[in-house]
Amino acid sequence: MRDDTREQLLAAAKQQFAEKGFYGTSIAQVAGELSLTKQALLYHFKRKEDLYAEVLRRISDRLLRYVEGAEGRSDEPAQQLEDIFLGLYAASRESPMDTRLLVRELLDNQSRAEKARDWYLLPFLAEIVEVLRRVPGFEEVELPTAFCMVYQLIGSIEYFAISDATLGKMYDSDVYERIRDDFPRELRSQVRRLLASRPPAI
Amino acid sequence: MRDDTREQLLAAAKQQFAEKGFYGTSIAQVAGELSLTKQALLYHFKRKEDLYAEVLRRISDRLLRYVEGAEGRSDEPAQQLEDIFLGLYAASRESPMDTRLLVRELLDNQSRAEKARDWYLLPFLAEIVEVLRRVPGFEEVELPTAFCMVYQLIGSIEYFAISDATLGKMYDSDVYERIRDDFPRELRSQVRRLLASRPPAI
DNA sequence: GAGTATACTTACCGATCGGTAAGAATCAAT
DNA sequence: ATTGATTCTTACCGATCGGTAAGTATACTC
Repeated sequence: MRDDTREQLLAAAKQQFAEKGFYGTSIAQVAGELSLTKQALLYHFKRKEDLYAEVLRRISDRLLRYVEGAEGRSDEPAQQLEDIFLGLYAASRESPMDTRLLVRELLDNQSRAEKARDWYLLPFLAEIVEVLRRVPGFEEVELPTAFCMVYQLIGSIEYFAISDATLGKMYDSDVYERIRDDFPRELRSQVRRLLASRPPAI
Repeated sequence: MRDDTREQLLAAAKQQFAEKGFYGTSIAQVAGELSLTKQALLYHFKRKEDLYAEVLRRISDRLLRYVEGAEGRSDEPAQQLEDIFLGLYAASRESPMDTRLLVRELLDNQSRAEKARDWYLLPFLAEIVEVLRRVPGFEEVELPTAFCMVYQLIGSIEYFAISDATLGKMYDSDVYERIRDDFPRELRSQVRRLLASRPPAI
């Protein structure tokens, strides 16, 4: 059962890292979740950093594969974009811990290590920007501008995702349910307004 | 010079909390920045939590005062909204540490303390939502929907703000400068597209 | 059935954490 | 000159941190 324990450790670590961050997470606690000692964990992952890196790598892999999959679902770049963003929202709701972790990494990576790890979202982002620039009317949009358009949408999604718990506590549950229902609809509107802002020259 | 040391401690603490989070920050290190021992810090702030709370309180105060100020600069709600969001972006560029800290709090507050502190952004958010609902054509928009509209814009701004350091490392400085220049322009476009989506019934 | 990885455990390390207690330096008011 | 805050210091506490070293139980191989 070599991989079994490893997988469980990774799952527990993801939860902890997402909830309390790299510094706030102790490997002893992670191992404790499986009723193991921290040395058992250190057997599978030599250092805390290694564990963290592996957790992160898996998430970013999954994200990239996801976007590539969304691209295949339609031929129209405009439709692809809508799929990507809506799907991204769905994914963030499905596994909110992933989003929390990625945002934490965005905040931490500069201070925790100077090793300037290549950023998990870079290929992911570049891919989406390219899709946008295939939309009729957007072919000539310059790269920094296209980047901003995409990044604003990503920001909307990720920020809402990490706000979930807090918003849930702040508003009555019925109000918050309405908010959660409205969000994807408003997100779709935002995407469509953007795409409609440059009418394709036919 | 009672307040002097206190202020300096708060400034140093803000920096550290923003960079490394609550857990990653040690009070000894904060005090060390002023060449003091941690007990000097503990004299001014009985507990680490108190220091953190005070830092947070000041930032959220400043934010709320800022929005109220932006409202006064115009009579047109549509113009007020644009001022608020563009100003929010400017503020996040001016003191990026504040934004980082607030996002960290968004991620941490549920796990670090169950005491469900009243959320710093709530009055701030409510204020902006009300401004939106004063815009001609938006008076009848239901609250959850208006909330989503506002929150998407806030998310765009804050997420970009915390990405600053990472993006700066990922892209060549000239590319990134163009991105930074384009962002507020695209942000304004986003606001205007939103406001134009419900033409006022005249 | 002896040898050998595998997957753990106990024992221990130095460093650092937040926090308490008690004392010392500074300064103002009496 | 004495008292009494104010503002720090040194000394110390128990707990926990990530990590090393060495031993052990299990299970598979030859």
